[in-house]
Amino acid sequence: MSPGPEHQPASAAPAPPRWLDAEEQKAWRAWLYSTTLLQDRLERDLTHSTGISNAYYEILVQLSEAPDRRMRMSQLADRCLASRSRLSHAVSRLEERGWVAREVCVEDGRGQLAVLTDVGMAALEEAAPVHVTSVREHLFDQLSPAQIAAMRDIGETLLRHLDPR
Amino acid sequence: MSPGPEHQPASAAPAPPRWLDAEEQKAWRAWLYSTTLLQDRLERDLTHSTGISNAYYEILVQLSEAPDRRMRMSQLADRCLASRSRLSHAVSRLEERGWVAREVCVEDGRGQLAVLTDVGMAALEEAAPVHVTSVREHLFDQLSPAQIAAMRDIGETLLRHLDPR
DNA sequence: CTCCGGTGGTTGAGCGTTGAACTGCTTGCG
DNA sequence: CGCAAGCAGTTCAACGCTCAACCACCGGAG
Repeated sequence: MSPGPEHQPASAAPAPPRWLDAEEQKAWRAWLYSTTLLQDRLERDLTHSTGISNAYYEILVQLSEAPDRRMRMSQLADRCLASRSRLSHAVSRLEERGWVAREVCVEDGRGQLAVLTDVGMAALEEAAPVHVTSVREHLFDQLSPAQIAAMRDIGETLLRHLDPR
Repeated sequence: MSPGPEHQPASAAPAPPRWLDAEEQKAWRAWLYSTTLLQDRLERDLTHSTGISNAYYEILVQLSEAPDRRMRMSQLADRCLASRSRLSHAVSRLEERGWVAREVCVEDGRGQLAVLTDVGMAALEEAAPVHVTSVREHLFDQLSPAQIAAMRDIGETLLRHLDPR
């Protein structure tokens, strides 16, 4: 919150924000609408043809890539960009489906491990082609190689700010 | 989410999808994580300091820009990228806060108009600086002019595919 | 005028998320 | 050893979203 080079009136009213100009508005709207519509579309495609939401899918993917197909709850939450509460609920529901199981953690009595079951792995393998097809159709197939490179660059730039690991 | 090569099912399925290669995976992850984190961050910033979610904010903005501060429910839903059901629920809640009112539509007895009240307008005016500051800080201030232009270009390209008006 | 398919909008149930409170375990410090 | 502080994870209540009925009204065909 250090003051900028220009002197602002150090007065009662807070400094007026820098509003978006017309060009910035258009960029902002394009980003907002396109990301929202794309997320919605991917979610719909996957859920309607497999019954697996993107949130569940992400959990299954992370577990499938983990050693022994198991991971600590909080690490799993971090990788899925989910809160602990949210992950705990989601794992409970996946447990009811028989796709994930819980194990107590040996090194730390407080910890729990989420384990991907064989049934869960099978469900993931059924969903994966649907997911990748959808991502290709609605994202990669729409963009030129230069646009894809720019998308990655922008994403990584924003990540350095939002998630400085 | 990231269907890695390790998930390829052994050729039993009809048409094997074109899996993402390593570069595409990175672009995909960067896009997915950055959009998710940015949306979360903007939502948090706005909700925590004003008590208005992005969904509500969007409704208020659209109404404030409409002639006479009123709009048909379905048009409002379209502009907010919301389902009719979702918008109906949201307007009900905004009505309880006294920020929006419903009016019957004269030209079409089936229709309803959502109207932004003075109290709602005041709430919007209080929230707007918070919102724009957050968007600047986490998006525009992080990107170069070239990146902003690319972001807009990508967004508009995707929109032509996802929402061919 | 009446019927009828289509449209605008609402409602209710079920599911998922959020944030805060809570339990149990571990770690460090005297 | 004993205790406080803090971490891992769960639970609860409130809220929001989705999907599928559902009601009311419009507009055209006979």
